[in-house]
Amino acid sequence: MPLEMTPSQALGLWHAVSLSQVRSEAHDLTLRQMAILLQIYLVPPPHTVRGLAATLNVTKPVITRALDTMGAMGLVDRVRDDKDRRNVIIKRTVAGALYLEKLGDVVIAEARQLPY
Amino acid sequence: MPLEMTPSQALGLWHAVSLSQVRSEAHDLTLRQMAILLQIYLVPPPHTVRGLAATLNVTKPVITRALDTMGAMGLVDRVRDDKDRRNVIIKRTVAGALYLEKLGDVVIAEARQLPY
DNA sequence: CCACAATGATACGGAGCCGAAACGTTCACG
DNA sequence: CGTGAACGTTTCGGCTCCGTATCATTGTGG
Repeated sequence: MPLEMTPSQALGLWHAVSLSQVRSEAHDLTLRQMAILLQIYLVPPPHTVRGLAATLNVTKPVITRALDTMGAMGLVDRVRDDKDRRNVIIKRTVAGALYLEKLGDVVIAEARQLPY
Repeated sequence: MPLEMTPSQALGLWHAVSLSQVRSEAHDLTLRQMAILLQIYLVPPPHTVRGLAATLNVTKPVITRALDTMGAMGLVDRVRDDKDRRNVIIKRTVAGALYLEKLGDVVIAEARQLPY
């Protein structure tokens, strides 16, 4: 069965999680970076710069730069495609999976504490 | 009864909403700005710069600048407190309420479309 | 072969946000 | 009064991100 929420619950959840992120995180990701990261980890591979740019409706440099930043954080990895060496395949990392796992935990915890 | 979610649902929801925000919104708010806006609209007034800074665990200039930006968008308003003219009371606006109402709709819609 | 398309990365100027520090105004109180 | 504290704002230099345009590399088709 689908997940049903009231408007109060929806905004309350967004509020609680955003607040938690702002309070705790020193280096928080941009909304775009977060969307890219979630896309990489929740949608079946392969992921390419071009594909992500099309999916998110942004330009390619946005993806390249986001991958630079998140790559430096160890959240994602890049590998050249040997079948077509123009492509770059974006790979998941343990650190990235752990990062999103923690995010999921926060969402679940805040949802549970929501007033009815 | 509290809102119960699986890890897959939690991340899937965050993914869907983030994606929706990135795709649609030309001028998207920072995570901090979003947290401030939600705090203003979901927590009973009055709201002050100092109070918001303490709640979000950020410095005062962060709040001032966020209010500048969101004020220019019409999402919030500022009024001097006549009881203590050092204070600035942050006021809600119709545009701000509408903005968050739409956000809530997106969250609810995406939650309903989530795979089980 | 060779011109052309496709892919991702880079250069560049511009804009926004950041933290730390200093500032102007307003209040409290001796 | 007048000294100091409280509050919000502004200033400053620095960093990151942005969009456009351009680039190097690699594949494709005549």
